[in-house]
Amino acid sequence: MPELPEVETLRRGLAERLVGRTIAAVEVRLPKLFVQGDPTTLVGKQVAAIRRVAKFLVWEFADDWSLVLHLNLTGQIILQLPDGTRFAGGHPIPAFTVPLPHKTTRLLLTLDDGSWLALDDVRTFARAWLLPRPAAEAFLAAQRRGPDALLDPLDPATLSQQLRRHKRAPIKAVLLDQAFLAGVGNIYADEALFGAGIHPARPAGDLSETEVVRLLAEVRAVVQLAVQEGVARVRNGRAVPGAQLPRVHARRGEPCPRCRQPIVKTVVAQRGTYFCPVCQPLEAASPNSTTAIR
DNA sequence: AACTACTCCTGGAGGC
DNA sequence: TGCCTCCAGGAGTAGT
Repeated sequence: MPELPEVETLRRGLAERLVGRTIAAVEVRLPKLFVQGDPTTLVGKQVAAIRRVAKFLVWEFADDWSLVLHLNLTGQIILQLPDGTRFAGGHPIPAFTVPLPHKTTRLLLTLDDGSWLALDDVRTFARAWLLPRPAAEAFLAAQRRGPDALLDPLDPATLSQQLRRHKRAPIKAVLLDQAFLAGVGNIYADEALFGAGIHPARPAGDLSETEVVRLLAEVRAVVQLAVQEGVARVRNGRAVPGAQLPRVHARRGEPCPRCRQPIVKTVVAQRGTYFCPVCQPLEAASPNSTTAIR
C-alpha cells in the first residue's frame, strides 16, 4: 500500500520523465476515480511539475490546472516509455510487468512522445481531483494534516503535546492519523515502533518524553531509508525475501532482526500489526527512563 | 472531544 | 480444477 516513501519515489520518477510532456489522449475506465473535474479536459495539458503533499501526488500543468491524485490502498502507476521500458511504483499488485491495459487499469494517459501511463487500482479506492490551481491548493490546505514525515521538522515538544490529547488510544493508531503526522501508513508505523522499541498497543499518553523523541527519530529514519534504498516490499501480506525493509511488518514467525525471537502478528486499530514481543514490551520502559507524559 | 467500528472494494491465497 | 471463504487497509464517517 503506497505510503509516503512509495509516493515520493513515484513523484521523483514521474517528474524526471513527464515534465514538459503533453497529454495526447485520455481513457477513463473507472469514472468514479474522478471526484471533481472532467478528465477529458486533460488532453492538451502540459506537465509543468509534479509535487507530493503528504500521500497526495499533485500534477501541475502549464495552464494553471492541477491534478491531485491519492492512490489510497492499492493504487499503482506504470509509465511505459517509447522504447518499451517501464517506470512503475505504488502498490505492487498487479506485477509492474503485467500486460497493459490490465483488468484493474482505471485510467490510461497517452503522452505526446508516444509513452503512456496506466493507473491501476485493484480495490478502486484511488481518487483524483482535477481543479484550477487555486482550488487545488485550497483543497490540499483543507486536509487535516500534521507535519510531513520526510520533510517537515518533527518537534518532540509539539507532538508530545498532541499525544497528551490521545491519552488511551494505542500509539500506532495515533501514528496512522494523518492529522498527527502526514505520510505514515501501516508498514512504516510498524517499522518505526520496532526501531524505537515501543509496543504498538501502548497508550499514546503513556509514552515518556524520551520515547517520543526516539519514536520521531525512527519515523524520520525509516521513511528516509525507504526513499533512499527503495521502498519496503510487501506482496500479498508477506515481506519479499531479501528486502532490507520491512524488518518486522509482514514477517510473522520470522526471527526478530535484533533478538531472534519470532515476530508476532496482532490487530491494533483495525490494522494487521507486527512487532517483536521481546524488543517491544507492553509495559512502559524501565523506571529510570524519565517521566511519563500526562 | 476522544475513541471505536463500520464502509467502501476486489484479486489472490488457501482450504477442501 | 474449481468453487468457496477470508483477508488486505487509507481515510472518511457515524455511533458510543
